Parts: sequence; structure tokens; C-alpha cells
Amino acid sequence: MPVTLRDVARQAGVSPAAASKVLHGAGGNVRVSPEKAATIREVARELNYRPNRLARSLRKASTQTVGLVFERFGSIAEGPLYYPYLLDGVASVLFENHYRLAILPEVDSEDAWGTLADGRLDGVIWCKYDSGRGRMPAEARPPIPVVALNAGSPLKVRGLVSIFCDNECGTRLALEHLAALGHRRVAFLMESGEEDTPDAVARRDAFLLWARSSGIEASDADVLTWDREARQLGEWWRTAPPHTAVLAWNERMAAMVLRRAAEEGLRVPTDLSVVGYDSTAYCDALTPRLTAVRQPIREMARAAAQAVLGMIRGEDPPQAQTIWPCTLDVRESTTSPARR
Amino acid sequence: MPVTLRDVARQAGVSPAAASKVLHGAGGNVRVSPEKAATIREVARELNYRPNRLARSLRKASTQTVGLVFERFGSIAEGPLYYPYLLDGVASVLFENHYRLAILPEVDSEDAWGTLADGRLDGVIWCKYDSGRGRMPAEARPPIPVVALNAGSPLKVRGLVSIFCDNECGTRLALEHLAALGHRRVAFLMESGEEDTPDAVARRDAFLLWARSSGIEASDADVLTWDREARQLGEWWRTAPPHTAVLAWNERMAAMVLRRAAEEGLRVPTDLSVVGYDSTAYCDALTPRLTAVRQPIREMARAAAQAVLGMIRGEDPPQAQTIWPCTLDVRESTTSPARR
DNA sequence: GTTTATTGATAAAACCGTTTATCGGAGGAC
DNA sequence: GTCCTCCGATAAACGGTTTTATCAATAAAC
Repeated sequence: MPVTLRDVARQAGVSPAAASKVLHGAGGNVRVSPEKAATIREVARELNYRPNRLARSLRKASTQTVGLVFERFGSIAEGPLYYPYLLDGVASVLFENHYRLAILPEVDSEDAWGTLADGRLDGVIWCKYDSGRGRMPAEARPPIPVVALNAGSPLKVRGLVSIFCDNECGTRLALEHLAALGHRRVAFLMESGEEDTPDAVARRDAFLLWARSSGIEASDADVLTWDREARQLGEWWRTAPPHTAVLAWNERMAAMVLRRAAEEGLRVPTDLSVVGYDSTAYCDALTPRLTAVRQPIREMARAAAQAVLGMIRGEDPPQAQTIWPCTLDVRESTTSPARR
Repeated sequence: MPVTLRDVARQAGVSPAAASKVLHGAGGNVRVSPEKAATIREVARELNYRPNRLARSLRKASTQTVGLVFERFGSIAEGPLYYPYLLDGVASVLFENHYRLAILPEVDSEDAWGTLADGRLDGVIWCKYDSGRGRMPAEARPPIPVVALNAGSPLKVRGLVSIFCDNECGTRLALEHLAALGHRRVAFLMESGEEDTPDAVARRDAFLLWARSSGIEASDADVLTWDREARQLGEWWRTAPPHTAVLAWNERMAAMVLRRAAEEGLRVPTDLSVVGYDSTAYCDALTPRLTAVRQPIREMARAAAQAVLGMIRGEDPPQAQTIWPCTLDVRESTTSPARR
């Protein structure tokens, strides 16, 4: 039997309204004299009163909670560090603003979006939903602010406040860097299972486009997949491939390339240059330190959280779509190709 | 103006109680005829009715939500993969059971624990609170199930259902492995800032204890810190240290050792064996693959979540304290020391 | 100097959207 | 006629917040 506001009020000889005003500063035009206020506070402390936020939220229609929808939360540990950085960014902004963070399971049907409008959330950040499996229909959108963060392709979230990272920019920077070093044949190494996501398609197209315009030969044959075609890759290593550099899908794959190269007796970067995608804390721990494209994912996540909070406060949403540029963190895994 | 249960009931010409029974199967002894039930369902669909879970939770005093309290959520991305694995384990169990996960900011004062009892949580998993800064007083404990997961030392959470990983076991396994390979001088490499946590103290003590009993010389001088005494470590590398192996605090530090060794011209494992703590997906990506102590953190997290859910259901809590053993994943970063 | 407006302090009651305990009417079995 | 059984409405929670009403004391208006 927890102590309620009514208990405090009764004990202090005042009305619940007065206690609410004093303890929570709740709205209304209720006025309380300083003496009674002191009594109320005293009694509340004595009784160890704890407000029930559920009741307050119900009345005020605000829960001080923002939900985060993940497409595949299960890959947070085994996958790249993308998700942890994202989580860190979102959580930091929410906590600074005294909001809570709810992690929601993947929504599997379009209808399920409606279930987000169950009163428990003030807003939603929607990450990486829709890897090509349809779009969120306007009528299914929950009636609370939603911000999409790197969620599929811009087209699919039309009309939604959305934040993207410029896949083309990242790929271009990597290729221009390699071209400037003198590389002419570069392999693009994809992660198995990701091939059909909008990000993958965008980065693959960007690879083919920008390679050519940088003076690098590139065709579909230069796009390799780690898992699905393990055999092909194994052959690739052994057949003295023409590539002098590899652009890897993420920093985990880049690490695998580094290790595999060492096993094959290839020196990095002398014999093979390697560029990773996602410049994280691990890039500095690898041997050699990994040159990698930096997606400012933590900053993007912070921006997404700030946008949601702003919309919750009733401010006009910021630009409908924001596309963030990538940068390239040049470390030690790239250099000019050795003569053949 | 969202559609409420009352709206549906009015439109269907029945009482809210009947609608509640039909749409949510809510308790009560209200009976509804099949025809009226069909009407109610029809109207609910037409009106696109969404139940307000806040109201339901208030009434039923249950939110289907479990909170996770982190000590330093901010290190989720830059730190070791410990947290992502933990998060994965907890989330997987909760989602399987249709519970939600709330991430709570670090509680900074002992009093703050009381604020967890605000009605929004059915239970709490408490990770890594109390790195030596006091204990959770019994009277401050929230009146909901709490499970401590690797939270400080067993003594400090006395009386709380708690799950620990056996620090001594992990350290012992690593040392016995190294001793069996013939190593006689091993360095223990700590992470700066962690030195005073219960885990660190336990593992440090275990290092000193088990090193000796394994025939390895070990004193305080063999315990090094990466950041704080960067100078000392720099010297360590250059002065042909007597150590033939390093036991690193986590897999990130181990990776740094690998890279630094490469920079210093030391071959791993021939010249220096390296053992990491926390055997994660990254250990397989490093060069060479990293031998590491495996804390079954994902499984422990699952167990913690299951314990909380059980206690919420009113089952008797499991054993007050469970200590999980570590194992050693032997990979390629350890071998017998080269002759000097 | 009365009347009226204003202000401050407070109680009482309505409300948020569910769930559930209580009660009662209709119809059939005995 | 009494006793169940099946349906279903009504109203009271749940624990806060907000609106409205009340009343006294003070200030402004005549």
C-alpha cells in the first residue's frame, strides 16, 4: 500500500490539490500559504511519499519517454559498433533533458506502428526500419512525433522528418583517397545479408559511379560478399587478385580483412590497402590503425533526439530531411600500391 | 482527440465494461453475447481504436516494462563490448515475453533509488552500480523486484537477488593457461579509471594469488595501467621487460597491446603472448585471433531478465546469489615463450 | 462610509481511460 | 413461486491534475 498524494493531504490537513501544487508545482490556480506548504513538505518526507508517474502521465498526456525502434536489436553486440554509437547519442540527449528511453522491439507489420500510440511514448525515433520491405503508410503513423534516422531510402519515408547519412559521400571520399594514392583496381566487400538494403544499394551504386570517375576500374565483378560467397572470396585471396585495395562494408569486416591478409602473408598497407566504413574506437586498436569513413552517427543520433524533443515541445519540426556528410579518417591502413 | 473505449462503447450501444471485456479480455465477470461482441469489434476497427496502456497500467498496477540501470551508459560505444552483449541478453528475454525495456540514467544518489518506484516499472535490473561508492540501503530499495547483475561485490548487495561472474575463475584460467605454456613472468594490464572497482580489485587479487600458485612470479610491480601511467608503459615496451605474456583488462586493451606490439616489432604470440578479457566477436577479427576469457555475459543477462520476470509473476526468487564461471577461449595470441 | 472589484487561500469536484465489483433483469428449470 | 444462469449496465476505483466554487480580507470606486 504505497503512500498517495491523498494520504499526504489528509495527514497535513489540506486538500489533494494543495499538496499537488506544493509537491509537484502542478498547474492550476491553487494557492497555498507558506506555512501550509511547509507542513505538506514535512508530511510528505515523513511518509516517504513517492508520486505515481503513471497517474500524472495519464492526466497530463505526457510520459517524458521517447521510444527507439530498432530493426535488428539482436545485432547490437555481434554487429558493427553502429548501434552502440547510435544508442549513446540518443540516450545522452534524452537523459540531459530528463527524458527516459524505451527500447522497442522491431515492428514487424505496418499495422504495428499504430500500437506505438498507446500513450506510453511522447515520441519515437525510428532507426533502420524498412530495409526495402515497404514503407510506413501515412495513415499508420502514430500521432506522436516521429523522426527517422538512417531509415531506408529518403523516398520511402517521404513526409517524415528524417536524418540520413550521405552514403555516396562516404564512398566517394574513400575512392578519391585511394585513387589519389594511385590505386586503379579496388574491391568493394559487402556483408552477407545486407546486400539489398537501401544503404547497400546506395553505397554499391556510389562505388560503381565514383570509382569510374576517379579513374578506378570497377564493375559488378569487383563487388564481393564475405559470407555468402565465402568460396569466391577464398579463391580471390589465392588467385593474386588484381585489386590493390579493399573498401569494406564496416569496421568489423575490415578487421577480418586485416587478419586474413596477415594469414595470407600480405602486408597491409604495402601489399593491400584497406578502408573501413564506420570510424569507431576499434579503428585505432587495429593493426595497422584502420583508415575508415566516418559516419557521424552519434551526432546524427543526438540531432534526431533533439528534433523529437523539439517537436514534443510543439516547436516546428526542423527541415524535413537532413543529409549529413561523411568524412574520412585517414590512418595507417592505406598507402600507394606497390609496383607489380 | 484519440478514440477511447467509451467512444467505442457508446457507438456500439454497450457499456464500457462490455467493450473492455471484448476488446481486451479484461477480468471482471462481465459477460457479452457473441452478437454484441461482434458489433463492438466492428466499431473498434472502424473507429481505429487504440487502447491507452497508461490507463490500463494505472488500474492494473502493472506496466509490462522492466528498467535497466547502467552505471555508465555513455561508455557503451567507446568501451568494451560488455554492455552491448548485456543489452542484447536482457532485451532478447524481455521481448520474447512481450515486455518492454526502459533504459534508465545512472542513479547518482542512494535516495534516487526510491524514484524507481514511480509506477512505471514492474522490475529493475541493476548493472554495475556501486563501483565501491557505497551500497544500496535496504530501506531505499524500490518495492518492485530488483536483480543485480555484476553489480559490485557480493557483500554490497547482500540480500538482493544477484548474478555475478566469477572474476577469480577467469583470471585463474588465463594464468593457468599461460603457466602451462611455460610463461613465468606475466603483466596484468588494467584500464585507467577502473582500478578501484570491485571487479578490478577482485581480478587484481586473483592475479596475484593465482599467479604465484601457478608458478608465475607476480607482484604489484607487474600490475600496469594503460592510461594513467602511459609513460611507465612506454618505458615498459622499450626496456625489454621481463614479461613474456600480458593479461589485458578487456578486449579493447588487448587489441591496443597487439597493435603496440606490432609497432615495437614484437611478434605475437612468438615474442609476447596476449590474453584478453571478454571473448567477443572482435576477438576473431583481430590479428592474431585473440585468446580471451569468456564471461558468459549474454547468458547472465538473460538469466537476470528471467529472474526478474519470474519475480514479477510472483514466483519465489531463485537462489539469492548465483556466480557464473568463466571459460577460456584459446585462440592464436598465446603460445610458449621464446627462449631468451 | 458603503458598495464593488480584486486578490489570496482553500475545499470540492470533475477528469484522464481503463478495469472490476456490485447489482439487477430476463428467462428457463424445478 | 423460488433458484440458477446468462447478459449487461452502473458506478467505483486507480492516483494524480485542473477547474470551479467558496469565502474572507483588502483595495478601489462612488
